[in-house]
Amino acid sequence: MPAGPMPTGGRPARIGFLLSQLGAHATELFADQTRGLGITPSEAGVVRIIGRSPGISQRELSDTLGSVQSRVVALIDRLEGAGLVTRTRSSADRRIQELRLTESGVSVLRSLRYAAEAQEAAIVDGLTPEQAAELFGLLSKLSSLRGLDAEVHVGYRDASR
Amino acid sequence: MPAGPMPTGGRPARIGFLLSQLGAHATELFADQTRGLGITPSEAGVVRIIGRSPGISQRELSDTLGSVQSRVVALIDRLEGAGLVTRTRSSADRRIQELRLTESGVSVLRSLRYAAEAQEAAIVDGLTPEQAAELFGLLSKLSSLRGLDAEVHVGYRDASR
DNA sequence: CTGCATGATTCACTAGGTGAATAATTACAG
DNA sequence: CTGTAATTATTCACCTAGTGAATCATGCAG
Repeated sequence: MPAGPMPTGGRPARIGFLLSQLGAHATELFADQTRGLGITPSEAGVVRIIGRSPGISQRELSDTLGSVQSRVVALIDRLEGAGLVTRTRSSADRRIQELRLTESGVSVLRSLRYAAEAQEAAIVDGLTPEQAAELFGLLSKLSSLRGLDAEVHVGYRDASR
Repeated sequence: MPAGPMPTGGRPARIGFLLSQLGAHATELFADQTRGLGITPSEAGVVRIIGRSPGISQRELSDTLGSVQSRVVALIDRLEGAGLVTRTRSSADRRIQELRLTESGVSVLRSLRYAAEAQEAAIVDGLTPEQAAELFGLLSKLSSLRGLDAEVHVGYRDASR
């Protein structure tokens, strides 16, 4: 790992800068989409996870999100109140709340796919298909290099302690 | 602007996803760097702006940041308390507080350049110089397409209302 | 001088998130 | 079987960052 005073080969140090800016922009675009569905991006992530793993416990969900259990309680309180998610005590282990999407939840999940496509279209608008493919390849490589292949769309976890 | 059910040419809709993730990652890396200097990324942005425009007023700063004046008061309170910034009433217009970096502030600003380079090195680590240059070109293009060429490193503004 | 505009500040409030303590339940050693 | 430890969900106090309204001092046009 290079560590000298100019490790970026003479190029100004701006990829990180651009990634921060464009990442925030992409997050905002996605938030615009989810706002129309009455949920936040974090809640959208929760809906997707529950849709993929019906019956998941809050504990498992907090692990998947990289969040803490108390945060999950608040998220599920909100989604349950909005009628998108149900809590059911597991009959096998009564400590566990099994999480499932309601019919409305499934409907929102479907809408989220269109939201993601609208976001994608807005983001690559102005790039040629070849440029978009090239960008996708480079970002994928960076993502796998950093071990960020997770499914979660929420903020990058930990690191602030 | 395409709006059909599959506007991304058969590629899964993930550039937005990757940008969000990698952007959050880049932001965290930069936060790691500034944390060592005892400031937040927002405060680092303020230090850079004041360093570039000594004597700037809080009002001008809030415009540059895209923030509100009351937020700037809190930021400057913090930086003044940390001994990095001074407030001086303008003799020409006594409503105005002229902001300047102290000696420590200048020193922190210098350190921020190294922090940005360390962040950059960490981010492109694993890419060839050619790949990094290609990525830089594509991100720059996206950034200019979206009109994001601003100097500010803080979060993408507005859009949440 | 009067009245309005502007810069800074304070204040109450919100959103999102963290960590400790607690209650209910289950697992398990002896 | 019994008591002790671990696990799940929940509540609570707290924190940080940020917003918008109200206030105060100052400048400026007429």
